[in-house]
This record gives sequence, C-alpha cells and structure tokens, in this order.
Amino acid sequence: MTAYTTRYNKAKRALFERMYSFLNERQREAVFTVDNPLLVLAGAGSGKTTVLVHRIAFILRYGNAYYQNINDDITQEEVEKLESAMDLPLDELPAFLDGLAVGKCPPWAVLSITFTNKAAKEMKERLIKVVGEERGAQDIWAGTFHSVCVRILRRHGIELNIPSNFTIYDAEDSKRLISSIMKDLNIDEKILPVKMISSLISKYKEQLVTPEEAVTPEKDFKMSRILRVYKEYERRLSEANALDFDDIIMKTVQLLKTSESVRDYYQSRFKYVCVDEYQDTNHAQFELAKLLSGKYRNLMVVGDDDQSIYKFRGATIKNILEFDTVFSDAKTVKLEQNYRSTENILNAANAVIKNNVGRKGKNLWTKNGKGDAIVLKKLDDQNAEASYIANSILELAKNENRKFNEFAVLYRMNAQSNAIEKVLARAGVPYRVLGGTRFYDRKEIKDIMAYLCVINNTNDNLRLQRIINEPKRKIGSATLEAIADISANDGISYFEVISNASKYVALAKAAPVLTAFANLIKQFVIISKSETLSSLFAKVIDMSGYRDMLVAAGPAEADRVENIDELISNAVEFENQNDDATLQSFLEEVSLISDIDNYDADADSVVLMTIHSAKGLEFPIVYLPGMENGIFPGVISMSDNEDMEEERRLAYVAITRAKQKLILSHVKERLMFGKTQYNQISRFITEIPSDLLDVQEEIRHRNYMFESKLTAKARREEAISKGIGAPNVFVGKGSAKEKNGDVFVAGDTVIHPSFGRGDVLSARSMGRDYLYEIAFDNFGTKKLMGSYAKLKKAE
DNA sequence: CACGCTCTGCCTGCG
DNA sequence: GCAGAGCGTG
Repeated sequence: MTAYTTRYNKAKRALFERMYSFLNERQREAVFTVDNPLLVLAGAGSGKTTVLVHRIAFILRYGNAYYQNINDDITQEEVEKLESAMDLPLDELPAFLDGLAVGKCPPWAVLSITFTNKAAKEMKERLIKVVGEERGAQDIWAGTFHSVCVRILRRHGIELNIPSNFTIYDAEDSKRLISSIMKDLNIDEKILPVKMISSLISKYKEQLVTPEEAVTPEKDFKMSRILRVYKEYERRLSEANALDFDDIIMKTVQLLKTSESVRDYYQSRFKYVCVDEYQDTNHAQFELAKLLSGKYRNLMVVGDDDQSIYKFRGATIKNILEFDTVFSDAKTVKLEQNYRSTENILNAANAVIKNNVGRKGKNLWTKNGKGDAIVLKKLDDQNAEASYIANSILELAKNENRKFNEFAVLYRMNAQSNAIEKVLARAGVPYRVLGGTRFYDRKEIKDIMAYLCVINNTNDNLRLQRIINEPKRKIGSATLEAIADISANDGISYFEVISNASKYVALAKAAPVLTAFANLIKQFVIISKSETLSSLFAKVIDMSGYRDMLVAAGPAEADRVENIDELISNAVEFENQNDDATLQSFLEEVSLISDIDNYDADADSVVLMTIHSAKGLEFPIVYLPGMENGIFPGVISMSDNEDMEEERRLAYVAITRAKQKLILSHVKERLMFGKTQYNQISRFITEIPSDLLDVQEEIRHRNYMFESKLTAKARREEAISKGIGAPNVFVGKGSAKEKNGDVFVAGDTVIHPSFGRGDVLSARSMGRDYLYEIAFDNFGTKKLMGSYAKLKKAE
C-alpha cells in the first residue's frame, strides 16, 4: 500500500459526495451504505423515497464503491487523475465514476417491498426515471408484500401442497366462512362474535402460529372453542383451495423455512432487499424479510416509528425498535430534515408526538420558514363545520388562486365524510372520496366475482354457496345443508355434489334446479376457455339472470346495474393492458388492489379520506375536522395507554400531511350514528403550543346548513368557469364516463313527470349516471337516478 | 322457500 | 342513519 492509497480513497469519496450533492449528508450516508443491515429512520417528508430510489440506482451502477477501500498500490498518476475529476462538469461525473464500481449488482437481484400497490407503482416509476430502462429498471422486483408472496407461492407453493391456481379470500369471505363453521359447530355468535374470532385467527397467523401450535390453558373453554374454529377454518380453506390474506405471508414463510431448495433459490437470488414503511410490518413480515435476505444479509428497512398506525391490524413497532438488536451489525441513519411542511406545522407535530413514551426520538426541522399560523376553528355542529370547510375552500380557491386538488379533508373515520360530502356538493366544490366501500366490496360486484371465482376454481365452496341462490333459484337453506352433509361424508366439493344431484336421495326434490345450476357453471367454464374476458363477464351477468333480477327491482337498484356494467368495462380495460388477460390473472389483480391505488393527484378536485389512507401523501392545504375527544382520539382508545399513543401517532401523521396550511376544527355538538354527542376539544390540540394557533370561534346557536354569499346560479357559473362542469367526480375507478341525457347540478330547478317541480340539492356521478337528491315542492326530498327520472329543466 | 319486518352495532383497514 | 342478520308469516 502506497502513501497515495489513502488520498485515493478520500478523493473517491469526495467525488461520490459531489455527484450526490443534491442530497443532504444523512441521505447520502443512507445511499452509500450498501452492505449489511441498515435501518433508516425517516421522518415525515424527509425524502425517504428519494433515498430508496437513489440507493438502488447506486447499488446497480457502483455497488459498494463508496465504502470499499482500495488497498492496492496506487500511483501518483492515478491519484491525481481522480483528484482532478473534481473539476469535471457534474453531468460527466456519473460516467467517470463507472470506472470505480465495485461488485455492482444486476437489477433482478434487488427486491424492494412496499405496502401498497400505489407505493410499489410509484417506486417503479421513479426507478425507471433514475436507473433507466437501459439499465434494466424493469427487472427490479418492486412489489407489495402480498404480490411478492403470491408470486412465490404460485411458483413454488406446490411444495407445501398449495396448487398454483389457489384463490384468495378477503376479510369478508373469511368472516362468512367462520360464521358458517360456527353454525356447524353449534357455537353461539352472541357469546363468541365472528369479528372477534376472525381477528384472533388473524393474530395467530401474523405470529405464524398454527392451530396445532396454539397453546391453551386446559380449562379455557372459550379458547378451546376458538381453536376448534381455527382448525376447521384451515381445513375448509385448503379444501376450497383458498388462502386468506394472512396465509399469503404465513405460507410463504413456512415454505421458505421448510424447503431448503426454495430458500436457497431466493436467498441466492436476492443480493439486496429493501423494505419500505417498516413500522407497519408484523411479525410474519419481519420473518419473511429476514429469510429472503438471509444469505447476503443486505437488508435495508426504512420507516418512522412515529408513523406506526397499524398496530390494530398486527403491525409491531418492535420490529423497528429492536432492529439494531436483532441485527447487531446494523447501521442506523436518521433523516430529520423535512422538505415538506412549514416550521409552524412541524413544531405542532413535534409538540404532539413528544408526549409519546415508546419511541426512538427524532426531531424534525426545516428550512422552509415559519409559514401561516395553524387555524383552530370552533363551530356549532357537523353541518356548520362542513359549511366552513366548503366556504374556506371556495375562498382560498378564489383569493389565492388555488386549484381544488391542493386541498384535502382528512378525518378519523369514514362516517364523518357524509356531512362534508353533502355540503361540498351543495357548494359546487368538486370532490372525490377515497376509501369507504370499495368498488370490489359492493355486494353486486362480489356476487359476480363469486361466479367468476367458481368458474376459475369449482372447489370454491364458499363462493358457490354465495351465488347458488343469487338470483333466486329456489335453492334454500335445507337443500344447502344437505349438500354440505354429502360433501363432508363423501369428501367431494359442493360443485361435484350438485353436478350429480339426482344420484342422492336427500336431494331428490331439488335435483332439477341443482343440475340446471351445475350446467350453467359448466357452460361458463367452457366459455371462459374459448372467449375473451369481457365477453365471459357479459355472459355471466346475463345468463345467470343477475341483470334481470336487478332490472326487475326497478330504479332502486339502478346503480347496481351501472356497477356490474362498470365491471365489464374493467375487463375490457384489463384486456387492453395485459397480453395474457386470463380469468386467473384478473381475479388475482382484483384481490390485491385497494381504493387508494386509484388516487389520482392530478384530477382537479378536493380529496376526502381517512388519515390512515393519507399516510404517504401530502397536500398544500389540509383540513382536520372532528378534533374532539371521542372522535380523535377515538372513544375506544381513551382508556388504554398504548392505544392512545397510536392515536397520537395518527395525529402526527395527520398534521405532517400539510405543506402550507393546516386547519383544525371541532364542534359543540355532533350528530353521529343517529345520536348527538357533546365532545370536548381534542387533547391533541391542547398539546400544541398556543402561539402556533390562530383560534377562531363561530357559534350561532341555530341549525345551519351551507350558506354562501353566492346564489345557486352564480355558484354553478363559478364551477363551470373553473372547468368542472358537473359537480362531482365519483369514488373509485376514475375513468371518464359518457353521460346520457341532461345533466343537472345542485341549485337547478327541475320538473319530474309525476312529482312535479323540485330543487336539485345534490348531484353525484354514479357510473354512467347521476344520482340526484331533489327537494320536490309537494313530495318531499327524494333520491333519483337521472336516467330513470326523466327530469326536465324548469325555468 | 321467499318476503318483509324488526333488531343490532358501528373506528381506523394493507393486500 | 344505514346495512346486514335474524325471525316470523304467507
């Protein structure tokens, strides 16, 4: 080693630091730390995704070039060449540094795991930008925990006796299954609620505990019954060739633990593993990450213990708090500079979160300047609160020339959205609601999906049971019980039983209808093999009689008809986007998507969602209604200290979503679940130093709905001038829709053929139609679908 | 077996 | 305030 070697290594680092001068020092450290376990504690808005993306790009291009010292003999000439490179133009540096790469890694050897599809998609897009397609950005495995595991299980699950065409049961399916098991085992749902059992089973699976491994105190009667349900639940899942969401992780862990060849395959493949939102991982996910990175041990986890808000579904903050104990050679990097919010907003967030005991401790700071004071508004009731938000949005849109997509209204629970939605509609503010009932959770969609699941996998007894009498086919509970008995005795699926219904004495009476149903499904199976997805969907909807059933129900079910049609358009879309649009791949994609994945930040409308859904997002202006004890923090968490800390972390997440303005509000009385509550101001507000707050009160002691200084006509014109046209954009799948007939907005006066004159209170886009709430002069307020109502404009 | 009535319970929710 | 489950009746 010559004297030049030290100088050489130093110059090399200086060059990399220069190349990454757009990052701060902490961020650079995380990017350059490539080998061994790494924990990045990334505060809200600290550029965590930037670090993840650039670190992967760095690994692919330069390997461990920054920290790997050169020990060979270095000549004076070589040192000087390196040192003079400091004068190179910045855009020539990356190519120059290629010569210094050490142990760079192929893209397919990098695995990046996130929680949501949205995060995975964003990650992929940014990788393509930074890494570039020519460097194989496409080949990086970037997916959610579930998509990664499903991929592994489809390919290797057979080693655990999981056939590759398994179906996935969502939370509702799994509750139905539990409920039917409890009936069979004669367990009273009033003593042991389904909800409780399902969450216990989920907890076991998150802890990787099988029913056999679960230990119960001898005399614990309840526990022993729960375990009996768990055992039977497992049996029926495997009989139906189905996995629930927890299984997807648990079985993958089991597979990696038991099969040496599968474990070797993945461990040798993944040289680098990154896990985002690590604070949200549960025990099973921790084991999975540990297993997948088990050979090279280059596991990087990124998270923020202060943003851990999913304890209730099994996330354990322990994973992050104990990371450096489990991996004793782990390095920890803290990102505390915030690039998102103003100082006032950050100070408020810091002041709230510092009341938590169980945390690593971090203090966010920013160079963004103080910014506006945080507004704290007190109002009469939830309607006044909603009106205030609507007025405030219109005012800021006008005075500060804000676009509607700069605003977000974040609430603790979905039930709060109703009052706000109504008023926004009246005020002509375009908005979208995320969350609540997902498109694929709607009954009619789940029914049609159940048909498709049975067509794909006739062993799926649960889905078969769901649709066998939907629409009505005169197959009642007595027949179903007989089918279940035969199925259990002969060890064959429900479908096999009904296919041979005439063979069984117990089914003699129902045999004709059962055979007809079995033939219908068999026909669908044939169609599924010869025709396109969309044509299969259309035939299922029509030939099953499902559409006729809805149409016969009249206008009340009009929106359901729209939804099943929307499902067909989704199939068409899916065909356009995928070369191999099989039924199996469609079902899989659908079972792994969520609403937030459809959030489109570019659409110009105010967005309403829960604080949970908003994690990872940011908005210039954020409203937080319902800052009241009993709402936020929620009533259930008020008695438990750990739950209270989770609520406080949720408050921290909520506050740190805001970039420029934060508006908190609370009300004197609130109508909720049909009851009036009188809540005190949220304890989290009292934790914010008062000098950060601009306290305003607007108490009128009277019932109060949206009042605008603008007339309905002026509001509408304003809305149209802003390019909104029709007032609201519907939830969920956001494809542009053709509307038939005249379209009305809140404030219009219309004539209905039988109800006469009325005023449109709200208009809501539903599929290709509109749902109007109309106050008729003589018939009261009614909700009508535009295409059925035959409305005419009055004037 | 289907329909309509009453009763209940309801936070947050990844995939 | 609303949806889904349970129950009684035709």
